[in-house]
Amino acid sequence: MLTIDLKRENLATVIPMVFEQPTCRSLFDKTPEETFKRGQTIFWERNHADKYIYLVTNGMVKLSSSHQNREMLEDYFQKGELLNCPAVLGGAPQEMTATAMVPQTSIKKIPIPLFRQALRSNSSLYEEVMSNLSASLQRTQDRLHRLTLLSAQQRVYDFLAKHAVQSGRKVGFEYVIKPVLTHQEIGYIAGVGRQTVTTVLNELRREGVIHFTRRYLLVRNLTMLQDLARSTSEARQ
DNA sequence: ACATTAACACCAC
DNA sequence: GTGGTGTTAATGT
Repeated sequence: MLTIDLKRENLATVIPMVFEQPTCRSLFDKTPEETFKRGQTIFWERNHADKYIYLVTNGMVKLSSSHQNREMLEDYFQKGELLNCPAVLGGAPQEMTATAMVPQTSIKKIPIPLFRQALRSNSSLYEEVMSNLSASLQRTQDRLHRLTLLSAQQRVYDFLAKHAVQSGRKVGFEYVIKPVLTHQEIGYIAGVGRQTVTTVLNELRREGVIHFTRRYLLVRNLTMLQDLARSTSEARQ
């Protein structure tokens, strides 16, 4: 058993096992899991955003800010991702609300000081934080790219394509996206209206590029989706 | 032209 | 019944 592990793992991952260094998972293992319904508020900034770091253990969470009664989605997090990483590094907190985007969304939280302490003696945890921050930056850059260069329809195509590759389960040549977001949430992410998302999605379904129900979304033809996101509007009849 | 908002019917959980 | 979806008309840029 051990010999198999040694073959598969490189030295850097074996050594921490020997010294029983806590992984990110085990750090959260002892803390209770909290579950939320879609739309439920997980926290708002003035409460405990500056006190805890969160691990998304199921579903999806969005971070949003409010401006003149308008909601702006700042970022979103999926299962396995760390939320509130900037707070660990001492970044100035913003006025934001965390909300469950899909049913059965659950999180675990641990106090920031405790997390900082663990961070000091655990380099793999540090890498975990870095990769989460990097992923967050990538999502934001993708959104900026869409808003700057793409039409409303293309923004939906582009988000779907990137989301399928990033978060979908590949089955043959197709990608299963689960859990499924509401059209409203896709609209917030892609920067388009709710009705636009509905019509674009239905158009794609009619053309057989995707298929979806309220439970899952299937990308049947990723390359077509990527092409649509690139081509200037009229590549179809 | 293109896109969002409003309005309303319909459908699923 | 509520929240989400599908469709069309009005409105804005």
